[in-house]
Amino acid sequence: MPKKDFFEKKSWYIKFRERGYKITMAREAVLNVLGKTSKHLSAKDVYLMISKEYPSIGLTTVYRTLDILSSMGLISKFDFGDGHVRYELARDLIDKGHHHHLICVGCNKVIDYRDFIDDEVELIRLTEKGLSKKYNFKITNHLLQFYGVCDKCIGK
Amino acid sequence: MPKKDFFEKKSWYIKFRERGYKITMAREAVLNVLGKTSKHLSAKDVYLMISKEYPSIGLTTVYRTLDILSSMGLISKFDFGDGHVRYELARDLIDKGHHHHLICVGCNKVIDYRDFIDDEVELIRLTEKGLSKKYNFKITNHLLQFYGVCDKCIGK
DNA sequence: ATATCTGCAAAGACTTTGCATGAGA
DNA sequence: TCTCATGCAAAGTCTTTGCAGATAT
Repeated sequence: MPKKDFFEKKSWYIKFRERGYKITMAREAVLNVLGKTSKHLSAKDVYLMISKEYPSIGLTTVYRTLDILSSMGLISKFDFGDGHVRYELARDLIDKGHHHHLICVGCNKVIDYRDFIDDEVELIRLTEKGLSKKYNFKITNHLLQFYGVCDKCIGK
Repeated sequence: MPKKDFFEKKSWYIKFRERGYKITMAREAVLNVLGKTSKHLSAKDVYLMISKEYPSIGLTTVYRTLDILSSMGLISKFDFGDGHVRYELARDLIDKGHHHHLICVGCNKVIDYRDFIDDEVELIRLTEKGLSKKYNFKITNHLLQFYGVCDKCIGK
């Protein structure tokens, strides 16, 4: 399902109701913020963005909402090891963003590389399919990271 | 360089001295602990294991030591998104453990899968080589994770 | 009506920092 | 000696929990 339709048809209303969750302004706001960007946002990022139009929201609610959305598979959870859990709207494989990073353990610099990923994408699609079947998972996203020391940090 | 030799020849003494770091009992203990296991250990894990033989060590020192070792590329840093940064002795690609996980965002269960990785290993080796050259990184490790919702969590 | 949701404050967990003492080179 | 390392305590972050009032259905 394309991302656009997801919001236009409010299909998440149904998924919420199926589970007995209520439709609230806070929850809609969190989904809207994540729907408007392609970046990986931390809970605080989301909170700050929502605060502009909805100043009364609490950080607690953002955390709780992200938790719910994540366990429903509507959003994906990432961790780059910088101490912030990050979130992103889940996408179907067809238009999914790929998360392929090169990370320096010296300075925590993250390079979001786009080279070499053509073969990776194909392989990941196959692996995803296999894992999904074997372990009975509904896979929503993936993350491939290489860790190392960058040129600036090699000379300490 | 095989893992065994790394310790037998104390080659890290040299690397430490090159950078002006001192050789201390705490640092040796951290490397020994990581060298004895193939698990991903958190700072606290390392601290507890060292405490048995060296009760006076402080958690602070463990954190600082892990930081140094990581920025030198002697150990690798991982994050599974459970709130603990984990560490492991860095290994050369040839005998390196692969870190391929399937993670449930509902209950944080981590499945360390071994299926499907033959092709992945080959591809990763190539990508690592390419990235290393293009971005001038000394790559020490990698992480491939699939995120989703497991069968138990799908029913909420 | 009533079960869920929210925001605040407080607690919890992991990690970092300041500083005086102690140890390696 | 003299610099770097250590341990303790305190502070800093991010995240979770308890609870009374507010909201959605």
